[in-house]
Amino acid sequence: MVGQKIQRQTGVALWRQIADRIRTSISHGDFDETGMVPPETTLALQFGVNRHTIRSALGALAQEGIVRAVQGRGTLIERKERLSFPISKRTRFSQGIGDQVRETRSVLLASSEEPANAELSGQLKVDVGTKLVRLETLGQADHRPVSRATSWFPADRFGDIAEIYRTTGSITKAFRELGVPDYVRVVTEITATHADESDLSDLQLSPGAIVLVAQALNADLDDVPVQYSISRFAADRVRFTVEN
Amino acid sequence: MVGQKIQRQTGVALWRQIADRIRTSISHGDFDETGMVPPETTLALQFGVNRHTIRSALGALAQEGIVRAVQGRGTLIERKERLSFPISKRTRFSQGIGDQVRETRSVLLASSEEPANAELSGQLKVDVGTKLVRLETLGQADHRPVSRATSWFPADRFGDIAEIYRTTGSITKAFRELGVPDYVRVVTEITATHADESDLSDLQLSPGAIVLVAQALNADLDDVPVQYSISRFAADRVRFTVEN
DNA sequence: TATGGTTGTCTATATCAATAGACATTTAGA
DNA sequence: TCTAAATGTCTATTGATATAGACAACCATA
Repeated sequence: MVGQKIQRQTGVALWRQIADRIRTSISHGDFDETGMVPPETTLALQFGVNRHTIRSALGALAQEGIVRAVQGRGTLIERKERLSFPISKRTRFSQGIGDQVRETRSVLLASSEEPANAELSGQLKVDVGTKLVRLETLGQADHRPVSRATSWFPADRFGDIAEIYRTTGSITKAFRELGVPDYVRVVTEITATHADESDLSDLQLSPGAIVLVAQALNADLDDVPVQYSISRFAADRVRFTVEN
Repeated sequence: MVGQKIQRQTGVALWRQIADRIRTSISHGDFDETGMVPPETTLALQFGVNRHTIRSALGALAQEGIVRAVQGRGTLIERKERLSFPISKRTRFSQGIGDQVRETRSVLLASSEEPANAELSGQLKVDVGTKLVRLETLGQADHRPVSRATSWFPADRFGDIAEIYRTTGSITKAFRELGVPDYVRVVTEITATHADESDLSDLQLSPGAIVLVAQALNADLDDVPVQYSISRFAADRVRFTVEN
């Protein structure tokens, strides 16, 4: 936490920069010994800002449920979480983080049919206009939203995937029922951007937050593409891990 | 670009959010037909803000050299770039993006010796206090900074790596001279955060920008760790690609 | 129970961010 | 050469951001 100064006149308010930094420190375990954030006056000195600015930052973190201020005692850390999300040939949502949380869940938000546009046809190796099934899903870990994904599947093979997914909550199981016993991750593209409006509501993020965006292509064991998906993760809740 | 609304009272100024969005649209090729950004009045209408706010956003992008406003004509797009950065067993800076740009270069910013702390000793599998060489490097593509990395190497094997790297500009060549003919990427951890002060200067970023952070461990062919590094990439200039 | 350390609240002031409107300047094209 | 469309510049006003200082309320503990 020490060493990095904060930026003024950047379009990003000081209290937000400081809130982000403290959140990172918490998830990094910097305050584990005491279980609480340093006093406001100390933080104000460290960051070189007024105590009121620190209070704005801590207020935002309290709003997120990460800290809780107790008058006379200090500001207690309520929650610190950053899930490690492995990316490999066998990347699946639940398996990867299963040992890090008590319960993982996947929820179907919406589904529809639509024709493949240029990008989707290129990814899934189908003709432009081919019917695709689109699923909007939400990944949860211990009842907290972690990822929000849009997936496309060729409709000829997976026309019923929405219904099966709705009942099982698992892409893997849905694939199995539809004649795909196993599948592998072909490629994952990772970028980062600021959270948009739907990120804020779906992932319960605070405005200005960062999302990691993963575009992934899955194929069956014959190397035929079966799923193309764009997933958005709360950057302060997950880290991607690539093992070779 | 359509559809996503911007957020008010978030600690992130509207002009900055809009600048980020326009930058993304540009790198996505949304305005390739005209080669210029839509008129300020149009953008103001689309984003639902005052024209002056749009001007602040475009001013920031002009400062970055991404657009150039010409009175009477419009705002021209000067530059759009987003490199694809593959992550695999054989991840190297220059090879991966070599076919996307004319010239890649790696520059040594600083080097020092320091003892291993708890984290470094765990990663490199050496005792706490073991002497390490630390390199601060800057990766460039076509003379534009792309990544900024801090790397640690065990000093007993790689005590002279700074000098060799300074002359060759290549970690791979430095390893080879020091008796490591080949090395592989063991694991990469990817997170995202806001740019800090040194990111701004080293990567020539505008304040509030997002950086992708990759923590990587390389090992020699005997699986002995040889390099641990933390690299920071301008999120709007690169995307990571994981191929399985 | 007295004290030091902590969070909570209040007032005041200066600067940044955003809106609103008007008008000048430049360019391209009819 | 006139006109429409675009950027450039200016003034004025409002709300958010940040600083400064003072004091109240609360907690743990000596």
